[in-house]
Amino acid sequence: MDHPGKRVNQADIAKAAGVSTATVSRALNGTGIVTPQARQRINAAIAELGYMPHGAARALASRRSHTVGAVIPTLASAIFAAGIDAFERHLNEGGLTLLLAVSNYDLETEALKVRRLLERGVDAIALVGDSHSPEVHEMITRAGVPYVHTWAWTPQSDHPQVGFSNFEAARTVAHHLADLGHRTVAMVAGIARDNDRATQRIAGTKQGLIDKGLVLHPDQTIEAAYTHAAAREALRTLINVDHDHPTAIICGNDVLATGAMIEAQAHGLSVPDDLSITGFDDLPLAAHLNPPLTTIVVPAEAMGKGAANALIAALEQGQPAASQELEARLEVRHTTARVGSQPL
Amino acid sequence: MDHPGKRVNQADIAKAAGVSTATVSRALNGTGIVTPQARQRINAAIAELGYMPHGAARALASRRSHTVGAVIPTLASAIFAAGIDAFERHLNEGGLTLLLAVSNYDLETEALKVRRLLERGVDAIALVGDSHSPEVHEMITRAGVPYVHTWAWTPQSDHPQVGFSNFEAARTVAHHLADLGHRTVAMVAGIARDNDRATQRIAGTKQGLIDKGLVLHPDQTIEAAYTHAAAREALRTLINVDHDHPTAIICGNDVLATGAMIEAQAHGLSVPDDLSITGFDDLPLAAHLNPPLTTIVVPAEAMGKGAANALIAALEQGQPAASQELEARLEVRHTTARVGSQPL
DNA sequence: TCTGCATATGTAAGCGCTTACATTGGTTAC
DNA sequence: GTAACCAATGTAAGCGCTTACATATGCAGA
Repeated sequence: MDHPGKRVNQADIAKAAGVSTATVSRALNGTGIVTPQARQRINAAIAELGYMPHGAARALASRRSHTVGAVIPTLASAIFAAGIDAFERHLNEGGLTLLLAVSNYDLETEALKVRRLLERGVDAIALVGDSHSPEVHEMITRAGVPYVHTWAWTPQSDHPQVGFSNFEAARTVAHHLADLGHRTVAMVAGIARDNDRATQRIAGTKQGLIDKGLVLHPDQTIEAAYTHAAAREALRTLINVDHDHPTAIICGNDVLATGAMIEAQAHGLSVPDDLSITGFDDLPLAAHLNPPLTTIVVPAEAMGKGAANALIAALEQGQPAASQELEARLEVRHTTARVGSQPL
Repeated sequence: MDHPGKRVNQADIAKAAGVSTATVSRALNGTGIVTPQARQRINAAIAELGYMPHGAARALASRRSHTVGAVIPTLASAIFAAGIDAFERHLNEGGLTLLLAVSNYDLETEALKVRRLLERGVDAIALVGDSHSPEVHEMITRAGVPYVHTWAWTPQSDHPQVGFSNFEAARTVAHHLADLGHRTVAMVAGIARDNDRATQRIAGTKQGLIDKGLVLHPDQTIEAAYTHAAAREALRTLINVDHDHPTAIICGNDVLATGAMIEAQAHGLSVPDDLSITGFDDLPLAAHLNPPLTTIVVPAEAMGKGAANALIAALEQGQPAASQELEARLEVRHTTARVGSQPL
């Protein structure tokens, strides 16, 4: 069992079990028929010798690596992490292993990562968002692997997608605030550059306000990095202007909303009496903030699961992945209220 | 460029460039000498035909997959995510791709994931913590790949490790509280089963109190799942007892500490005047809580980087990974104070 | 008894690379 | 002019599997 030299391979098992490698392969893969006796001797040999199939050889011979790649902007976001967590779990159920790459919100890096994943031989690929370097789809197409976009739903997109409409969700938030009587609404958005989700959330907010006869002023729209500190600074900027104070702040995500709340409270502003604040994502903490945060509940789990299943099905049927639209819904908690009597 | 049939391979490039596949291989890998002219024709052919090396074939022939596996308990923890993020980044600098697997804090699942990673042919493996199924090291040893333990530092361990001592860090916290005059200290710990980090944090807390002539009562030690809700419930239990109220709560991580703070404040308890609370991890939010959380700053980034570099070096030198002890330090902020006059 | 077919297994040709070894041609040293 | 050598490249043998195809065996039907 501990013969130093070379690793044990299928041929060793075949010899030990008194069969050919073809039979071992068939027993291992459940392809073709193998008698119980042979199967049993093979399993015994495997256990005895501690055999472990060689994935690369298997991939080379079968043109299937049983590996799926995903490129996400960052792992530092709990919400992407949750989606990937679910994705990995469901991939596993289909016997697939996750190859993970991070793009840092950079499209060129993303393209590079996609290339690497493809070179590693992934059978399928999941991407975040709808906008990518043209090179990306070129490579994916050439490799002929199924893929899917997640975290976005673009009606006119001609790519397979499993996600929700950031635009519509943001629009819902704007409607909610307008319906509460807010007339001056500001936004602390995520960085929009190279990020269609952030972009869509801004666009949706704008449209939602327009729907109600309101407008999002450019100088009341601040893009902030994904940190509490950046959000706090943004809020400071917003309330330090000495005219036309917003009575509500729409934040591009929950981290920004949390930062905004902290800063507001540090300024003695009461949320929601003096200022309504909304988030986007529904992080675990959101419901526990004081007061609990009104936010968009994003189907991270469902997206991970949906993307995994779409890819698995695509692989089995040899077709492109099927699209699936998921719902993001507004969860009204207590950081939003009817516009108060006392202005800022 | 778009001939439908088969994918383009090295032979196609060789033919197009008028050289042999050996030369193409050498040009691609920088092994052996190739004239600039040949190299140039090869690159042209690659661009022209859109050639992409076949990772599995490369791995099979060279016995190197340029892939590294990591098994972590969960992705739902921002702190693991941060560590993995850094790990992936540094792996990339060494030309390696991350294969990620999640164990859900279950040692059997972990062993299964390790097996899969090994079958996929990873060149090295990173594990979280010091306690694993015996099968794990057996498989890793048989496969002959370097590995490293992270997130822990066990002096007597005979495994390569890149991490910090959870025991000592927790002990520091206990000392801090004892030095502030606290005499009854409770703990809201993480689930200790199959989790040596949580276990060590409990043990370290106990020892730290003993050092100061104090004791952590079993019925004042509650293990809670990694959620705000569980922490809140634990705190409720702790303060609903009607004798011997703790004046300080040591939490096993920042999520638990955040939950405890929220619950304490919901009960009208002032932190830190009525109750001191400490965390562990230093999540991004910790410094922004109100009041800012006293916690242990964990070297997540450094661990990711250290583990990646240890593995890369091990691979280059054909030796086991080198161990590296990192520092976790106590960051005293404002949730801890000298024990107040007014008891609970 | 012989044919035909289903079942179980073996044979061997790749899959697309890397790399030890062989080969070629051009220098350099004598 | 020839030997010795170095640089650049080619040849071909695998790497450990999968799988099309060939083969062998057993049994039902004629």
